[in-house]
Amino acid sequence: MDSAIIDAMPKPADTVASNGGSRAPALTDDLSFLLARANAISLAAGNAALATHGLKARSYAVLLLTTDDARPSQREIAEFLRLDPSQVVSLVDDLQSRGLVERRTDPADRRANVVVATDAGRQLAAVARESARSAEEQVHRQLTPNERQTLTALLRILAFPEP
Amino acid sequence: MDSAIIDAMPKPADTVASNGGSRAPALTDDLSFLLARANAISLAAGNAALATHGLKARSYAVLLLTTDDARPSQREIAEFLRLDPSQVVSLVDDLQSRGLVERRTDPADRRANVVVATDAGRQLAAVARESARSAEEQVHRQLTPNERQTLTALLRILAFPEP
DNA sequence: CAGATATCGTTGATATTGTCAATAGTTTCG
DNA sequence: CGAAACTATTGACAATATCAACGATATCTG
Repeated sequence: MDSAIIDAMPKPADTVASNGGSRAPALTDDLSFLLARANAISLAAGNAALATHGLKARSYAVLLLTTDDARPSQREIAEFLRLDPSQVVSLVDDLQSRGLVERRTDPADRRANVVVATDAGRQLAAVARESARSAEEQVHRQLTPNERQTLTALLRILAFPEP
Repeated sequence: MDSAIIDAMPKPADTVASNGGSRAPALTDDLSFLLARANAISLAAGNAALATHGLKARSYAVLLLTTDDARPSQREIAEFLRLDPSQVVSLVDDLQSRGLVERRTDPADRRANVVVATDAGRQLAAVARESARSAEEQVHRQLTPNERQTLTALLRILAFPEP
C-alpha cells in the first residue's frame, strides 16, 4: 500500500532507566528517530488521503501556500518547504498545467514569479484540506487536544529555529 | 550545502486567533507540516554530522540496530525503520562490504537473516553516535531538558501508535 | 552611470530513494 | 504431504534530491 521514508539517528542511552530492560541501545528514545518515524507515518496518511484529489503532500502544501494573501514567490516557497528551487519549478508546472495556480511576474522584482491559486485551485484546496484534516485526525487521535497543542508549540521551535 | 526533504500537509485555520494577523491559512499551525519541517532540519544536521564517518542517517540507524542484543532480522529492521525490505538489502550489503556487519541465517528460521555488527561496526557506531549526539544537541538546543522529554514522549505516541 | 556581483527561475545531468512484481528457499498449516 | 504464507533477494521503473550552468533581472560600488 503506502510506505514511507524514514531517516533516523540516535542518541546516548546514558540515563539507563528510561529503557525497559536492557534492550535497544537508543533509537526508541531518540528524538530525531521518533521525529522521522512519526513524520513517515503522518506523511503516508496524508498522501493517501490526498491521492483522491490528485495531490500529494508536496503539491498540496504548495497549493495551500498559493491561496495565502502573502503571495509567495517560488523562491519563498522553496525556502519554506525546504525544497530545491528546481523542485518548486516542477511542482508549480504541474499545478499550473492543471489550471490550479498561475505564475505572475512580480512587478516589484521582475526576476521573481509570484504563484497564486486560481478559483479552481482554491476550490480544490478547500476540499483537499478537509481530506487532509480527517487523515490527520486519525494519526493524532491518540493525543488529547492539550497534548496536540503542546506538541505543535514544541515542534514549531524546532521547525523554525531562532538564530 | 545540505538540504532536505520536506513533505507537509496543513490543517484548518478555524481557531482564528492562533494566527498572528490574517496571514497564512494554515501551514505554520499544522502539526504534520511542522513534523515534516522539523524532521527535515534534524535529518540534514544528522546526515552532515555522520558524513564524516561515511554514514547517513539510514545506514547509521541500521548499524545501530545491529549493535542491539535483540539481533533483529532484516525484516524487523525494515519494519522498524519503515523501509521496503529491498532497501534494507542494499543498506546491509553496503555495511557488510565495509566489514561493519555480518549476516547470519537465523537458526530458528532459516529464511531469515540476523544482522549483527562486527567489532569494527561497534567501534564505528560508538564514534558516530557521538557525532550524531552533538549534531542533535545543536538542533535541539532551543528546548529545555524538560521540553525535550515531553516532546519525546509525545512523538513516541505518534511514532508507535497503539491499535 | 558602468561594470562587477548577486539573485530568481529554469533546464538538464546525475545520483539517490521509493515502489512494485517476481523468484528461490523455508516454514507453517490443514 | 501439499497448499499457503513468509524471508530475502533481484531487477525494473518511477519519484525525488542534488548540482552546475544559463538568461534575465536587480543591486552594489566606485
